[in-house]
Amino acid sequence: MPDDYKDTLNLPKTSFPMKANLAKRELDMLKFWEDIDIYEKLMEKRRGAEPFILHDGPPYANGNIHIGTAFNKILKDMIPKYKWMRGYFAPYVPGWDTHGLPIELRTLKDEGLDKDSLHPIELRKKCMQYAERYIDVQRDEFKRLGVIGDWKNPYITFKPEYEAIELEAFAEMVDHGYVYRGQKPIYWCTDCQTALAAAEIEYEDIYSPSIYVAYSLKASDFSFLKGKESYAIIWTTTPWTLPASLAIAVHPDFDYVFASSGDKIFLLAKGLIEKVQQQTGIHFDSILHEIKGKELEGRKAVHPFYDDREILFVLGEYVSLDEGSGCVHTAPGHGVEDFETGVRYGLEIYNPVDDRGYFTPETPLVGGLSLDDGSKKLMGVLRERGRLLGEGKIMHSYPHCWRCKKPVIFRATNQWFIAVSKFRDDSLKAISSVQWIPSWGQDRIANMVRDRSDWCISRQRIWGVPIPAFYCNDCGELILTSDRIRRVSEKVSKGGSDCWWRLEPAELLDDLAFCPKCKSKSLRKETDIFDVWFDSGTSHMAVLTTRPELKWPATMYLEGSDQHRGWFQTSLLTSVATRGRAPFEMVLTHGFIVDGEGRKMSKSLGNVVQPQEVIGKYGADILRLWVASTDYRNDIRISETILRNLVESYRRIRNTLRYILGNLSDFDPHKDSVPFEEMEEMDLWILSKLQGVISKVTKGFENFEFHVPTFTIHQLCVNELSAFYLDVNKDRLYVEASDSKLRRSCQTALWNIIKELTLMLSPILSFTSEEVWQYLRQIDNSLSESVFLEDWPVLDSNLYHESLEEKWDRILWLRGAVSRGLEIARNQDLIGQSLEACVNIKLDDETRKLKDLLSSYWWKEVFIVSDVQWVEGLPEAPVMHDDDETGVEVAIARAKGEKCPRCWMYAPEVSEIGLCNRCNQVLQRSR
RNA sequence: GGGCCGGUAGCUCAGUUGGUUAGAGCACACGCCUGAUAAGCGUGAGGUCGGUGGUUCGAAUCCACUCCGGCCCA
Repeated sequence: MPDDYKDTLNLPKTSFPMKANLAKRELDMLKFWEDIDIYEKLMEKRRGAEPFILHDGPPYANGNIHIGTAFNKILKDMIPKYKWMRGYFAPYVPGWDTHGLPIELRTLKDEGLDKDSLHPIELRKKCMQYAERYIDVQRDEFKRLGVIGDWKNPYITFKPEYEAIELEAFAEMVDHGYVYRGQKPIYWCTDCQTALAAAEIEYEDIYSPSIYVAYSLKASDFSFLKGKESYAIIWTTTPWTLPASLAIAVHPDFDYVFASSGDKIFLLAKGLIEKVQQQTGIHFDSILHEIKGKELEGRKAVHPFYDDREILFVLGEYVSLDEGSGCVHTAPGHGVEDFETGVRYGLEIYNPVDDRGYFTPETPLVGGLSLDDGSKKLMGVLRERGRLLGEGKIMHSYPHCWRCKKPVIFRATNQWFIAVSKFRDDSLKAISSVQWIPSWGQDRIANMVRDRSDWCISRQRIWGVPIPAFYCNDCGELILTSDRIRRVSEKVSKGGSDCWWRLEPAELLDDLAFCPKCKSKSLRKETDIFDVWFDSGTSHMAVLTTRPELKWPATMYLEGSDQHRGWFQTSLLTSVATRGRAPFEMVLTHGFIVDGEGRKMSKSLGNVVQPQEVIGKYGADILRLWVASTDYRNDIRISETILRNLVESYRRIRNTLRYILGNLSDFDPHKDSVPFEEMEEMDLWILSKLQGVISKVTKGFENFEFHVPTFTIHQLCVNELSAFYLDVNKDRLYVEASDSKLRRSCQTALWNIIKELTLMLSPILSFTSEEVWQYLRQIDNSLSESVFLEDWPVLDSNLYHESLEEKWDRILWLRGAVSRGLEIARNQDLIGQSLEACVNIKLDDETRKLKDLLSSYWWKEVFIVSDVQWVEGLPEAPVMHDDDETGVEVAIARAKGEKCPRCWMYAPEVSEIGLCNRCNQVLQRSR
């Protein structure tokens, strides 16, 4: 029975499973890392080494993690893992952002309460519990991704020590004179009754009224209008702002006309005559006078329903001819541009709207009414007075509250600000000294910082860090001094910021509890809290400067590109304001996760991919492979197709490793290794190839281009290993005597390959690498306990042979021609497996140079055939192949002789039991 | 509307200072093997490089415009 010889072969043997079953097996690996306390071991191993500090941007502790969070965390995780192995001290302290509106609102909703019916301390307690719950949820989810970090001791923004440093940072800004309280129109959500940051605004298309209103002109200002009814036409989509209307803005360079319509005269931009006629139905019969916008400056009109209010003509570059009449009604208390214009012309920053979205009682005509009811009423009045010239609806993009999704209003209120304008230049300078990856990040954030206004840091809520200011009850003085802030900070550092709500000013300030102006001891506390962006924006101080293992500034920040306006910027601003430089040396940004078609994920599109589902179905290593397979500078796509492709790539890598493991089952690297100088040339060739891979992969990691390592290793597995080296060497590995030098040479190469590939894969395929590593440790027990505790492979220049690679390139070039010939033979049913073939190669100019590159034994091995003949003229053979690609001519015939039942090669001579000479010898020796 | 970015085979990526018929791998098709077997090998088919117009002897690569998509802002 020929099958008997199977037992005499060295077939691969391993218990390493082909089927990954990652969803389950990964849990064992997690337990292993937990048991050996891998993070602590890494810290010990690299203590004192050069630090590489990746400072974690805190995710918001609300809800489960989504695919974007997972992507970000995995991307981050690959960096310290790589850096540890490279010999750096690379601690990773994860953090959470916990204060703020979303959690406060969610808590109130869950309790079915509103903020005024619950004691602040009670509400804050519930908010903290809520945040703690989600910190636990997210921590488990992050750990499940295979992320290694200080999970036992993360930083959390509600921790007393964090809040205290945040207040210290604030005190420093006060010392610099960067903090002020001012009136400013800000986004205001009447539903949530709070100021909103720009980051808390979402734009949505809605229908708004579109009305044209006539403001009567003062004839005294326009002599030629004497005795005629004359009006400026303004256009607005927010009728409720009319009670606060104080001015009309016109563009200085536009042409304006006084156009008559019957016995009335109207002022409007020349370029909008047609549009206004269409939309109001007014027909202008003639143009009486033309005037440049700038000539209107300083003239006056009269408010359409407050007859005693004069309306000033002002100039504004922002006036456009896209919509309306070219005359823009201006309410400085209700818009950014209006506000700026108002300040420039010394107008009152007038705001008659209260927190709830009602006109204040003293507002004439609409006092006490809601904005909606007020609008209706004043529209009625305008109509009665004949001042409503046109009325319609317009669909446009309008700001909405990110939380309650309702339209917001612009409203001037008292707020706290950081005067970014005072250190804008320093900030821009700081930006230019940071390395931005990709480099366009620098332009992006610089543009934003250049154009941004002062930072509104106050919020009218409960769940957050209090703004530690006081007011004097006697003289009304606003008290904000750094010594008092520091006094509060001390109290906060002990029991957290609850003390602000628990203690009286006298208890908070001790001997400083007096008004610096009038010495009164009757003070009251500010009720505003900090914007959450101020919390996270000071993390570089609260975390990097307080933890002994970390350092300030951070080596790197790594977040999505939206953080150019968010965390990157708030961190930069607080850092420049207090320390005059950026808190990071390097900033890496990635794009956003989109679906297979490049569209953003949304519930309504139904294209949301959940990381938990991917992990459950494929495993975290597949998710990690996804992260490492994309060029994250662009948008990152994910879809079922993409995941399935990744699973295939993963399988290929896993199987390659498994196969190598199987062939090392009898290999002891300490005893069986063949010295490099004695190794077979083919084995030196693959080791040379490996050096190239080490070089490329390392460069990829150095440049944070993680798709390079994945791609490079996959290519090696497929092209060099699976399709060639491993396939070709089956003969050597299986057939030769187990301790023969031919075989040991190959095993020596394989041992090096698998070790280094596993190491290089570990920052990416962490679970699988650790799994393989534990098998490698069974082969060599001197290896480190965990793959992450090993050093990164270094390129061995003694093993890199350019000339050898060039030589083998030529061998492989010829192999291609032979393969195509064999394929024809196969299709003609001449052969099945290639060992059934004898290959004749015609000697021509090219092939003549190749013939002596290898011995006839190695040519047979390389082609995996039983016979290779180099001939001047090709013999008649069943398959004559003139290869297009190479120009090489080959003839394929069936191999002569008998098939050796052991090695399956055809040999002209076989022993009496049918074995070829080689197998005969191998077997005899082993007896 | 403004700032920044991207668009190369079904998918993920390469394409050096513009220079021969635009490359890989995966997926796909066909075949082989059954001593990597829910594996492995071979061969093959797939792209007017988002579109249009320009600069140039020559453009995926440079310029302009345009379409689509993303982030941030209004």
